Amino acid sequence: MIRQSTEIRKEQIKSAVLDIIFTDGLKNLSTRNLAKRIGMSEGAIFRHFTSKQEIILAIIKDVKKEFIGSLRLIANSKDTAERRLKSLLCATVKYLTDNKGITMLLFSEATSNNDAVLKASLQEIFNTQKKLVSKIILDGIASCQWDENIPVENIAMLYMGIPVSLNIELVLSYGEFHPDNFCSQMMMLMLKLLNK
Amino acid sequence: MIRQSTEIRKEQIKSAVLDIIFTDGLKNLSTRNLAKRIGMSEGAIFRHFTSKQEIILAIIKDVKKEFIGSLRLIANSKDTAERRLKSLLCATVKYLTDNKGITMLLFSEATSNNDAVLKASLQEIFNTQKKLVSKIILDGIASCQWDENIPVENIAMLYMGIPVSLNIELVLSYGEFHPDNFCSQMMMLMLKLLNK
DNA sequence: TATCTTTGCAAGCAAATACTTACTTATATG
DNA sequence: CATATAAGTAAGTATTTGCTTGCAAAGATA
Repeated sequence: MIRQSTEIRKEQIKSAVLDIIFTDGLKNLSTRNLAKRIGMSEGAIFRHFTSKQEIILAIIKDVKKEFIGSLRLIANSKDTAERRLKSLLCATVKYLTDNKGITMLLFSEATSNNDAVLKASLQEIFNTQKKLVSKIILDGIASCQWDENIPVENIAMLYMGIPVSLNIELVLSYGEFHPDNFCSQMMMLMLKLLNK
Repeated sequence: MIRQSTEIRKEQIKSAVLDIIFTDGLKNLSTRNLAKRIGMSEGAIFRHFTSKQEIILAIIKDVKKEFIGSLRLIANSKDTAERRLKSLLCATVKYLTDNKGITMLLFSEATSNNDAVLKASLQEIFNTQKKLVSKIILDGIASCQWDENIPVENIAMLYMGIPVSLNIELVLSYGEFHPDNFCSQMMMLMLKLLNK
């Protein structure tokens, strides 16, 4: 195989990991299989990552930076609470459908391994989303748009169920599920909960 | 080890599987580990189940019979729609918190393996719940208690997010999360969505 | 009691796993 | 050009995996 820089190879390896997880499941994610999919030798993988676990952690780091980072921008923007909440929801739905392998990796890894570092990372990803939603809801209440008596924490938790159950649907239905205006429809439900 | 009937041993084996998954994660669920936890030889396991996969499938069959069966009873009872929905929700929450290993098994197995039989089983468990919820909502609309314009399918999907995100919370928080009146609180949100 | 089925075990099997080693070759830099 | 470094490979390593084998003995049935 032709020579490439570590940067390029690292991206290729991470991308192949997600591809394998989505098409063949986590059980088939062996370093041998991974090498085969990229078209390189198994040993070459270990030139760029010291262990298989390190690849997984690198992917989770990416998720934190790209996905959670973009959600944070949306939540902290100057827009109205309603528009921010819809942006947040739609961005999440889009990310999950575009990167199906990632959420499968996150959930599987959380339960299959019992690694503390990994679990802490996942908890951070989960909790940050919940906090951003809570913040937007509180903003909406403060600007007198939404009902001040609503249980913010509970709605944030219910909100978290949206991306999660969407993902299960995606995993189980082999891509037959097409969430076209899924985001808008869920947003309507959220508004019914939030409005006075 | 003392001799026992297959019936008893089968139950012991299934129970040990769930125990290992919850305490050590799916990755440590090897037949060797399983035998050690029960205190029997590895070979003895294969007297009662022909393969490791068969054990998993037996557990899923139990879930279908016990859990889904009880939900079906609730959904089809003579009670009001509101009371049935609350019973359904609370029964689900209770089952998930009482049998933490089971849901971890279901999610992990759905994503780690790519077995068609398994996925079909999981899809059935997921879809049956959704259908029961839809049925109750339609009953509530028919008896003029709930808004006839609500999108039933979407609410059923949002409902499904409740047990799922509860479970993630349970997995990630090492049992620190205590869903005391979680069921009642979520039910209040559902009612706000359903009422006129 | 005699026999047959069922349940148990220790040892061993081939295959797969994550990772290493010893060595080659491409590329950048003095 | 010479040389150091980085990226590649084939062929190993030890360990773990799911499962089998050959044989012993407990329990049921005659």
